[in-house]
Amino acid sequence: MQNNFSTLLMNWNRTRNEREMPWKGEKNPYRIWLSEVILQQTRVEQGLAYYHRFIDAFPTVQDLALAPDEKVFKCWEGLGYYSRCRNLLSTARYIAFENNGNFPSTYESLLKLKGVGAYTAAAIASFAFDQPFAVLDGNVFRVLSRYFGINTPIDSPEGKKLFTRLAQGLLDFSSPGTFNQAIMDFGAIICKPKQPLCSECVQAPDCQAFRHGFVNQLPVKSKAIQKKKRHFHFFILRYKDNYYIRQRVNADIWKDLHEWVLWESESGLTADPKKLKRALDKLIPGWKGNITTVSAVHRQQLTHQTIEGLFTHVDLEKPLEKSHAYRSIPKKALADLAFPRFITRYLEKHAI
DNA sequence: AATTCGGGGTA
DNA sequence: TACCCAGAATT
Repeated sequence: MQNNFSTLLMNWNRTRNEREMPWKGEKNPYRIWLSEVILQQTRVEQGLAYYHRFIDAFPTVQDLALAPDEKVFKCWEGLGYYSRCRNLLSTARYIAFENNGNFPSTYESLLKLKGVGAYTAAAIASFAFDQPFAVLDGNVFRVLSRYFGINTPIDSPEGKKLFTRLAQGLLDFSSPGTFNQAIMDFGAIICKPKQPLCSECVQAPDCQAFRHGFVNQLPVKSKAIQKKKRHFHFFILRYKDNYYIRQRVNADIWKDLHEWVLWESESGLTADPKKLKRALDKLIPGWKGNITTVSAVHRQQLTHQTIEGLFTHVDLEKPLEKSHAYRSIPKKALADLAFPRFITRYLEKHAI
């Protein structure tokens, strides 16, 4: 640690960093892994409740490995990026049943785990096992791009290599875990994306972006995200106290979660009962019943998609015949299944 | 190398 | 709205 940046960073961390989180200082690799997966692309405040929920329900990796899929997905419900949950389960079972319950303890072996990439492997390796691997997350990209005045796009392979090398070069090898924690805290508290606290920043004198007045132009991203609009018509089919649902299985949003009978239209939304009936005829030939309610239009803004949808309530006169993907389940069993936020938000405010 | 995977907070 | 968040996997 013969460089000025790291010396100042570690000193700032020791004297001025009061950020506290339940996994800070944690040495149990299972807990660290769990927290890191939950926090992938997720703000600390958002992930916090989920972390406690998981630790409560699954205190050890064995508990998680033995849990039924649905119970784990229910725990993850609402957090987003559901492949993380699938990979979490897969990795827990690998560790418990195929690796004698031993958590992998080297960067290389951690990197092989499903759902563990360069960031998470470095985080676990440094926090749990004191190994010298620098983390590279959104905070680190931002701090280093500003400090060194680098405009290489961070969402390019070149940028990733460059910043990985930089971070690794700055790492305090005598306490890599503390250094990694410190640089992320520093990015979250001081070197924020918007309105960074440059006036109280200990790195400001040597920060290229601050000295030359382009803090707000960094870091650079090359790709602009583009959003597509989707139109979902959900049919809430009820027969007595039973509802028809299915699990989403395609490579698409909300994979592994459940949903009502869905008609996705290319053209837009319609609340016209005749059109809704015709659409339902195509999805579920032979259904007999009545539309009782058509909801208002609901919207959800995702990173890459804008979802618009409405909910059509249908009372069936008889159970559906087989030959479709949906299954019938009692109302009270719905509570144990994981649904997308788009649906749970509707259920919170509307009786079915 | 480019896309896609959620959901929510913030300016 | 647009951007961002303790990224990773797939195409």
